[in-house]
Amino acid sequence: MPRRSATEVAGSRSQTLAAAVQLASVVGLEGLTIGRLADRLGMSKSGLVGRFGSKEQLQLATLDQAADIFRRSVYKPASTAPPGLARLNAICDAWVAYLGRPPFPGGCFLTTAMVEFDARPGPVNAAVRTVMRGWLALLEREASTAIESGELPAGTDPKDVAFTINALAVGANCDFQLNRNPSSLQRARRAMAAVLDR
Amino acid sequence: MPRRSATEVAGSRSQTLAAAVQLASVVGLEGLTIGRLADRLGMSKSGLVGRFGSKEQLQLATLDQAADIFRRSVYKPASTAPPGLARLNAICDAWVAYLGRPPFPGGCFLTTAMVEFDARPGPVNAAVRTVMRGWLALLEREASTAIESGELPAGTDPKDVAFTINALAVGANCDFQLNRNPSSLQRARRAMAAVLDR
DNA sequence: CAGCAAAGAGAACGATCGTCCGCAATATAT
DNA sequence: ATATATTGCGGACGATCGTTCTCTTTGCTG
Repeated sequence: MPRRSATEVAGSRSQTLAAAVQLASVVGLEGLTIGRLADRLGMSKSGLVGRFGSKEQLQLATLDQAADIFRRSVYKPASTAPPGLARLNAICDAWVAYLGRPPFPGGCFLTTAMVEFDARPGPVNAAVRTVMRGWLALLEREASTAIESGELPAGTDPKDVAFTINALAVGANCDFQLNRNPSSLQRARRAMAAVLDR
Repeated sequence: MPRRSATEVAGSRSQTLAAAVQLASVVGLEGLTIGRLADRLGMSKSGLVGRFGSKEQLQLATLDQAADIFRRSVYKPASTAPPGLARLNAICDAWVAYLGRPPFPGGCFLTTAMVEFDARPGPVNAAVRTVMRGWLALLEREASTAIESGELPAGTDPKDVAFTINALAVGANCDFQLNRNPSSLQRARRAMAAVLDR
């Protein structure tokens, strides 16, 4: 069998995770099966499991990869905007755009993973919680900046802002995935604007 | 003809579905397995599948049962309030209470099923869509009533109201299931109130 | 009372699950 | 150049998946 160079090996692992994210966004992290993923990659089950050790570690690596893609898609394009309200608005723009043209066929991966594992204790649950906590904390920090600078009214709870914007995004993802109607995204963006335009 | 009396048969089937809903709320409709459910009920796999015909029909029956429970928990206690804003507020109250003390261990079943099947075409997807469409239409109708009677400002889009309230509930369910922190519910209720107090 | 319809148990099926072992081939290090 | 470590394949394992078959039990019906 042809052996591959080091860069190709690295690329191979990244290709593996890319396929894993695609698959899991549709069938869930539990439906992400060693056999199915191996088939899709044209490799053997044992070769695939050798890369990650176990299904659970494959799930964790896939979740990490999806979280990276999410941050790249939603936070990175907004990070050039000045902190506070402008950046929050840029995040909302990028977020809604991401929901409308998701990098994965099954919609927002984090939403799927969060709902799938929110009631099942274990390492995957802990990882999902960490990712979500970090993202909400980021939103909360931007909201705090906006409040301190007077862009949002004093007395506003930054946690409320983070929670509401996140809920609107999750709801928009569900609605859009279910009905494929872009109006869900517009509604979400409008509701986000209402939260930020006080 | 039924082996047992009519009420006992109904009770047995209802007990089966009750266990199915409990189980599926945690592990999902796909994780709802014939073998696991049969074990939990102390009966054989063949006996269980004989009641429904196939796993898919078991999933559909379970979804229907969960939708009934949801309507009983959220809409029924609010249905005595006068139509319009008062009823919308009563629905929000009951909804948040339902999320905080869900009849199933895994949180809102409909949210789980919706996210699980939103990207997988098939009868279950269609059933989930029907349930959600009906529920959103109900919310929308109440919002329309509130607008017509002047309880909500003219020009308000009733679909926006329905979407936003639903998104807040879905977001609250995720957040609460993930962190078991009741503040998520209070935030959701406050954000709902903000939508309804314009 | 005799006969029938239905329910459920038990067992088996092919398929797939996650995991592990042994072996061959390759890359790296000495 | 030789030794070592890593990679991946083929194959097998026990378990469980959904489904289907036969057979027994049991209540209803005529």
